[in-house]
Amino acid sequence: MIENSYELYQLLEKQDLLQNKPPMWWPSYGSFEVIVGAILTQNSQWTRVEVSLQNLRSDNALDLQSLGDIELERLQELIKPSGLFKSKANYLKTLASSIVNSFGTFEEFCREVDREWLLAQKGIGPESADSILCYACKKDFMVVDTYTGRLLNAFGYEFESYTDLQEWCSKELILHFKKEELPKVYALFHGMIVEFVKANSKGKKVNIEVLKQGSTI
DNA sequence: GGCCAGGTGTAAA
DNA sequence: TTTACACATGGC
Repeated sequence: MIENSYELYQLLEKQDLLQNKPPMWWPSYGSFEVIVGAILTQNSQWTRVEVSLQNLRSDNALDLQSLGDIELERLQELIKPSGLFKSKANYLKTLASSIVNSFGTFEEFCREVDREWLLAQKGIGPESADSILCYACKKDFMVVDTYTGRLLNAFGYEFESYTDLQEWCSKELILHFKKEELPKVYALFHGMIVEFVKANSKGKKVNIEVLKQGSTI
């Protein structure tokens, strides 16, 4: 059906899935807000995250320094709309302080941080780490998620782990794009996958008929 | 009313 | 080292 991730990328491109989205799909690409969004969106809907982000913005708490200094109870209140708010408040506050302590500024964080450092932080697993590296730091890390797994399941693929799925997604793209193009390519690829699955699913079942029609096979 | 959402940490088996 | 469960709000 599809042989590799490059084919999938090309099929998705034809669907024009990102027409009304921000340039790199994730809102506020390249900013500190992406880090906050990456935590808040865990097992939660993005529409709910937007409410929390707006609350934080109204309270002038949506920046590295403020988030490190904010009172925990107030932070919990502000992010309540996204659910799991007690855990996420802890994660966010601790993470903000750690970034200040280890890197000083968000800009320095983006230059110096690596995946291992992120994974060592509470509340950051592989997907959040890659989201931050990809969409906040603009680095060449491919983000995969449950949507990605579901889409490929619909094509008959099964993956053992996050890492396996991620490798399948990035492997072929590396061969077709220049190194300096990859941050953008990964960012758009993940975004297109999410938007496609959202638009073509009933429950957990993904309908890939539209993509098959676009295929030359 | 039950299932699901742009996951992760922790504690049993 | 796997598996099961908690976290929690709100949309559909």
